[in-house]
Amino acid sequence: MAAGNKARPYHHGDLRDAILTRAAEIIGERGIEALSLRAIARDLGVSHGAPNRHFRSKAELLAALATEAWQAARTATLAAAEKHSSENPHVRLNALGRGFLRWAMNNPALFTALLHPDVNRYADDSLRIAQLEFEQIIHEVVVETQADGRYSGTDSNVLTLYTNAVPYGIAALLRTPLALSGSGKINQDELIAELMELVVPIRHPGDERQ
Amino acid sequence: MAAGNKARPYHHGDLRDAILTRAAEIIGERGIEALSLRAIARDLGVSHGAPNRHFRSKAELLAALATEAWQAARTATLAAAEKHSSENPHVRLNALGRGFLRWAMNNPALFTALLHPDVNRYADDSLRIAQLEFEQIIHEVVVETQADGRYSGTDSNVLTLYTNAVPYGIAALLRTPLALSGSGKINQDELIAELMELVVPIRHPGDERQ
DNA sequence: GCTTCAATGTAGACACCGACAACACCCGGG
DNA sequence: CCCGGGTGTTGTCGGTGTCTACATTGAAGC
Repeated sequence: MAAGNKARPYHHGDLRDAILTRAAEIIGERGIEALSLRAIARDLGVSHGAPNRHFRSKAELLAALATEAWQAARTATLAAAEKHSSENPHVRLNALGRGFLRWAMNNPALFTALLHPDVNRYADDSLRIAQLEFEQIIHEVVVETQADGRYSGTDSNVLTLYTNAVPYGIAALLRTPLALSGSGKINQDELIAELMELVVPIRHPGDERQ
Repeated sequence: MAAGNKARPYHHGDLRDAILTRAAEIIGERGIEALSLRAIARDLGVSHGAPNRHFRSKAELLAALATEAWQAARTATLAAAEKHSSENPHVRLNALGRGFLRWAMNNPALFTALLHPDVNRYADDSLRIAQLEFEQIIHEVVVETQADGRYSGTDSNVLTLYTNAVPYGIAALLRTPLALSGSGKINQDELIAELMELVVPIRHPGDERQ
């Protein structure tokens, strides 16, 4: 190829990341079923075989995407609780939940990857680690909350599962067009706050359950 | 074809249902990505074009499967609350949640169809109706619970979303191998009961939140 | 009972896809 | 300098979804 042609250098330079990014875009635009390695390669201006150098199979791409999603979710969730780092564990637990839910609603494509029913079939070590690391940040604060006197009668693992399940389930349910059809006008942040208030009440401390 | 040969009559007789059944089996065995109309046709001993008479596209098959899943979930959930029909709405709401969660855990293939991230993209009227009818049974009991004095400060739609999200999210999370790794030994029914106790407490009425 | 017709199943074709193998290019460590 | 491994390309294979034209059937209406 002529030396001066910068249009398509032989090596892309950052193909793996570009594939992941484009994959997320396609999922957001046309759904996970519309995802195809060949279409991604076309969109990126590389040959149809190029993605195989970075992902041995489509399943591996989905797993990598889910890994990235869990990591992004963890970062966003942690960041949301940061500004409450000096407050009660309840407040922090509540903030974690709101942070995750906000992330899931604002990043539907990555959340989709996370939700894919087959993703656990394909799971490799890095995905499992990413999932585990996410669970851990919730679990830690749950334990602190219990040490502070709340929910003392419940197994901390059960409580972690519950605390995780609420934002996760809500974000998944909100993908259906008719969920919450009656209150569609509520502001997103307010809705999230109301929901998390049901899980970890912080507005009216007198309502706490022991 | 010879008159006595019952092996393969020209008309299957119940192909639509057979396809749905086989599809659910394949999802359970090898995942939703492994689902293919042609493979189903092969398994059922019909030609590769036969399924097109009943489902215009693969998406339509997935939507039909999800519709069936929501209907089955609704039936199972209602049945679980039936034996408490004369008790407090709290008790019934709790039973509904436990019923759904038990169904989801015992019918992973159908629950997978329900969870598929693209299913809402393909949704037709019957799917939307099935979803709506499911939501309604929860919403009704939520309203009764509020009339009984609990959660009176929260919008009933928000509360319905929350009540739905917990079993839904838990069932989805439990698909990952490591969720709740610490308490794997707990009996399934007891785990379900503990979790729903966190959502709608019925064991220790004194703990109720107002 | 015969005809006719819509529903259902079949067979072939086409474009697309995932995966693999053989080859081409390029950069950096020796 | 060179050369080896990483990256991208091209060609190929079987499998898949969907469309179309054709075959078979059962049943409704005369």
